[in-house]
Parts: sequence; structure tokens; C-alpha cells
Amino acid sequence: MAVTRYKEIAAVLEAEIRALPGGERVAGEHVVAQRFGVARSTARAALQELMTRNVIRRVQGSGSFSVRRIDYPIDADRAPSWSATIRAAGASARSVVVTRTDARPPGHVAEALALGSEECHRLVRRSYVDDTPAAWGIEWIPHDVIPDLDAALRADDSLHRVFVDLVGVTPRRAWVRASAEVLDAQVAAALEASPSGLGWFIESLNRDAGTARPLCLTQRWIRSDVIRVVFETQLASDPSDVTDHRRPA
Amino acid sequence: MAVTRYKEIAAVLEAEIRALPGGERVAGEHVVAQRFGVARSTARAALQELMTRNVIRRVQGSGSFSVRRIDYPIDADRAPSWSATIRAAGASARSVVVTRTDARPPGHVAEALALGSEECHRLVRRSYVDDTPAAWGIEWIPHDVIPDLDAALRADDSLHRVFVDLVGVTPRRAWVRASAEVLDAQVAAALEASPSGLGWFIESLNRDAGTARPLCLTQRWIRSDVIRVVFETQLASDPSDVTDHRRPA
DNA sequence: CAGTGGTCTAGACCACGGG
DNA sequence: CCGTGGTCTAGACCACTGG
Repeated sequence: MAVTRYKEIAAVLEAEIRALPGGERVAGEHVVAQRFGVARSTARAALQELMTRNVIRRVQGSGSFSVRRIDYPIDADRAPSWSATIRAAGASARSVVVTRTDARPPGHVAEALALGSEECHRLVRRSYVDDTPAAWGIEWIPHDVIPDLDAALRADDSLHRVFVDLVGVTPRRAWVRASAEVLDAQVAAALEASPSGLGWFIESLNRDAGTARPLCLTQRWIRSDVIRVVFETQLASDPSDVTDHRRPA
Repeated sequence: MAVTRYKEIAAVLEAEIRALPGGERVAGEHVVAQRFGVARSTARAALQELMTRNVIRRVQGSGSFSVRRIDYPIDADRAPSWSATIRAAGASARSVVVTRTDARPPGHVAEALALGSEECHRLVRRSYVDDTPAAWGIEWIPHDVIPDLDAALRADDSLHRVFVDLVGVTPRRAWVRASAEVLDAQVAAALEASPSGLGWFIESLNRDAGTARPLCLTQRWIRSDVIRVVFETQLASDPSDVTDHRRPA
């Protein structure tokens, strides 16, 4: 139980920073070194510690900033909407289209969407929380679900709202597969995250609640320093929830 | 896109270490520094990088060792058994009882187990993968499910086997709540993990598959450098089968 | 341009683990 | 005891960001 200087410093700073709102500028390495009378590398160790604990975010050339992490709950009953989920947590959300092309999806994606060998929309989007890039990934959408996707997204940047308002369907999560991963270099760059930062990889299929028609398959990486993903999953039948759609065969 | 020395070194070492089986001793800081002709702190940065990427594990006073991460899938169909899941991944598994007491569970636990104000078993266990502590947590078990838990666990260290063989029930996951967290100091110590290491917190309820009787509520922390938890809220591998028992009302 | 964080050196002392 | 990793110093140069 060795008490080390940099952890003492980290503890002091953490208490101070936790009281701050998110996005606030905090003391940098040189300032911390001076204030506590240590070498810069020691001050740096303290700030790195706070970064791994998701207390601050550091941007080269710019500074260190306090972080407010967002809870992102995933369960079957919640609407599969990035913007609605983020806004429910009290932050601002937006998504931008990076590319929109037509492509043949990978085998298991085509299968999930009940496609044959035909192409479908391949939509690459980046999503933000309070103007921080937090998610990046691909949405695979069959052509017959939304013929003119470009026009639809000009009307509303929320894919969920496009489904509800323009297509007239109610997306619901059919299945989700998720794991925590070390982000590879390409994804980390797309998310403006530190290389070998941690994140979530989430793959999920949305179907229409009424007809069970496959609407959209999402493959998405999420920065775990910005988003705290929480799974709340009913897996088997629960007497308090013995409904027609959840009972095992 | 700055190429840095310690990342070059990390890349070289990673390629070498990935070819090794798990638990193998690898070159330490001083050796790496000599081999690549850099200061020890640079060699250290390379090894730290490999640690955050879950390529190696470092133990003070002992050395650096290659790591083989285990996949731990969670889904409705799989038996909720630590030992069975770990062994299915090709590693050795065991669990030891840390303490066994009677206690009143927290409110939401009592509710999930359909208990009133009575006490139940509070079982603290630590579980190992290849003799590395990988999981630690509490199992809450009603007295009427297993009256003499001590005796039962002397017969078999797998709680799942106790349920199946001695109690004659079939545990199945009813719900799961999971999130990736920074381990707090106490849990990190119990797992012999580095403080502020990363891990999973998983809370899950098991019911008997036949009667839906609540059997056990588990609150468990898992080291993410040893275990790669994968969530599959999946109904069936074949999408056409999904509609059978999972179609919403 | 000044200030930030990122990398790196060449030393030092310490805590810990195992033989 | 020796070798390991953990911490720490007091410098240095660099890349990047912002005004």
C-alpha cells in the first residue's frame, strides 16, 4: 500500500475536477508540476491517471478538460435512437453523414437483413455528444426500406426519426452483440480518440415492431471515455414479464 | 502521424509475443532498453502500451508475461456457469469461497429473489482462469433453495453443478445488467489487478428454467485484461428463426 | 507566436517477489 | 540476495493547437 506522490496529486485533482461541469479547462502539466513542486513527468503521471479514470480528456496542443460521461442504456424496450438516448441523459446529440454509398454487405449482415445478393445502402456516420466525437460506424439499410436515403437524411439527421416520420415504421432492437475492445488505429482516428483507447463495438439489428421487417443493421464503435454503455437485458422469461414476445420456445 | 520509438518497439514486441502461448515470461524493461538502445523509460512506455492493449501482464517484483485473453459470452441459451464457460474457451477454471455468511441483501436484490425481509446466503467467491484471479463477487442465494450451502460447496466448487446435481434445477439467466468500469481500489486488490485497471461489473439473476423460481443473484467484477466479455442478446443465429419466438406483440 | 501535451534521456531510489 | 517493475528527477526537443 505504497503512497505515491502522483497518486496523491491525482486524488487532490480528481476531487476538484469532479465538482466541475464537463468540458471545462483544467490545469496542465506544467502548472500542476509547479503547484505541487514535482518534476513535470510526475505531474504528467497524475494527469494520465485521471485520463485512464475518465476524469479528464487531454488534447495535444490544446489542453486538458474535464469530462462528463454519458450513460447509454441498451435494452429491448428502449427506442434504438442515438439522439434520443443521449438527450435523455441531458447532453446534446447530433450525427453527421461521412459517406453514403451502395454496397453489398458482408454475409452475416445480408442474412440478418434478409437480403439476397443485392446491394443496400451503406451509411457511414459519426455521432457527437456535446460536440465530442463519440461514435462512428456503418448502417446497412435495404433499398426498399428507404429508397432515397440522401433526401431523407437532409430532412432529419436522426435515422430513427426518419424511420418513424418518413417511413412510418417503429424500429425495435431485435438483437444486440456488444463487446469492449481496444480501438484499432483506423477507428481511433475516426473518433479522434487516443490510439489503443478503449471502446465498445456494438452490432445490432433493428426490425419494425409491427411487421418484424428488418430495417437496419448497425455496426458501431463507441468511445468508452465519453459513453458508459449499460446493458439491461432480459434474456429468459421473467414471471413479471411473461409476455408473448419474450417466452423461450 | 508521428512515428515514435516506443510505438515501433511495442509493435515489434507485440508481433513476437502474440506468437507465444499465455503465461510465458517475456523480456523486461532493462532487457528491452538494451536491445533497442533506448532509455529505460522509453522501453517502459513500450511495455505499458502492450499492457493497455492486453498483450502482456506485468507483476512487480516478478516480471512481464504474455497474456491470452478468454472470450466469455453471455446469452440466454448458454448455461450460466463460470467453469463451463471458461473451459469451453480452452482454459482451466476454478472458484474458491472467500466467505459465506447470512445477510439481508440490498433492496433490489431481495426484490429480484422474491424475498421479504429475511436473510439469505451471502457467498463471496473468487474465480480463476489458468490460476490468474479473474473474477470476484457476491452470490445471493435464498435459504430455501440450498439449505446447507457449505456442505454443497464441499462437494463441488461449481455453483452451477450444485444447482443441477444436488438441487435438481436448471439455472437460466433471467436478466443481466453489465457495464465496463474502472475497478475501485478494493475490488482491484481482491482481483490482484492494477489499481484503476479496467473491468466489468455484471449483475445477473438466474431462475430455474422449468419453474422460473429465482435461484441466485450474482454481483460480479471481472478483469477485462483476462476476460473479454461478449454480450449476445441473440434469439437465434438464423434471422428467419428470430421471428418465431421473438416477434413483438 | 506562445503554450499545450507527446516523447525521450540518463540517471536515481524504492517496493516487491522469488530463489 | 538479486532482479523485477514502480516511482521520480531535471532537463531536452518535438508536434500540435490556438490566437
